[in-house]
Amino acid sequence: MNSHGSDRCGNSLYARIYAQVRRIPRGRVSTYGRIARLAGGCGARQVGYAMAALPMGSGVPWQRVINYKGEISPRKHGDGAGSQRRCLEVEGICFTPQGRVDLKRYGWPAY
DNA sequence: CCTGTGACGTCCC
DNA sequence: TGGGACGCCACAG
Repeated sequence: MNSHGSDRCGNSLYARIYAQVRRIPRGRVSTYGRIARLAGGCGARQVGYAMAALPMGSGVPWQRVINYKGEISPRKHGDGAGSQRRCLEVEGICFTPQGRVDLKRYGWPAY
């Protein structure tokens, strides 16, 4: 459709990533790579970049997206890792003493 | 137009 | 078993 190829399938890659993030049910978490794959196999970094570009109040549960280690990736600018962990705990997600989440238990989709 | 960077992931040692 | 290095794709300047 689009000769330019600026977007994939007519939708912005970001919109597709956000759509996948919205699909994450409350009390569950997903990884960047997982979302990237579901979004079309793009690089996991693009998911992180999309999250970074995600404006607050967008309605996207970005906090449910963590890295494959089950740990909240340290961001370059601004704080939020602490807030992110806090929000996940509010949703009913338990963190390990190491500050990690058990993807085997909270990972979505289920392994 | 080209370069740098980034909320990551996987391979190799 | 853990740590280090490379690769990935997209966006901004």
